[in-house]
Amino acid sequence: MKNTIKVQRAIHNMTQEELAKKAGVSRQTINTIESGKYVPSTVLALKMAGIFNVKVEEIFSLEPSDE
Amino acid sequence: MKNTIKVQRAIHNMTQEELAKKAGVSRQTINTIESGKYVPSTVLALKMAGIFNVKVEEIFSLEPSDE
DNA sequence: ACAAAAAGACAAGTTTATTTTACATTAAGT
DNA sequence: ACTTAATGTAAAATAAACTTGTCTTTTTGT
Repeated sequence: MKNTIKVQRAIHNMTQEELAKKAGVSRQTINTIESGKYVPSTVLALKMAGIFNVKVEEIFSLEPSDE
Repeated sequence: MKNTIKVQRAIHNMTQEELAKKAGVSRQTINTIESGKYVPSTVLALKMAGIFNVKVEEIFSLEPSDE
């Protein structure tokens, strides 16, 4: 899974910690998701999309290896 | 988390087993997600959205208890 | 260059998602 | 009423998400 969290954070001028607080998770969770180490739950994906005011698809997208 | 999987299946005239096969998971996984027992990963949510040709937000939505 | 803030990384532990197997219930067609 | 397909449910086992804590590295501002 690819993601555009870093870009979205830049657009909204937000640190990992700020995003983590808004999303209700730890900073490390944001960090590891952002670096592609694991895939978030749908709840967290929806929360992030809400925070950035975009659709989930604009943040997360499937890759060939996900199928 | 609420979901509209049952409705989407009805629209596309698809059984849980067919959806499961298309999404690459077990029927029970579809069943338990559909009945709200747990939340799928973002990969699975994106796959379902792709199968039904809608955005993730049209299938899954946050509830007060998710925040 | 220095200090502070932000980000990256890693390990151990807890919680939650997912699979498998198996059985019970419901719905639909004949 | 009978049969079959579809769905609901549940326990046990495994995999993956998430937390907490800590330490290192990079970035940014002065």
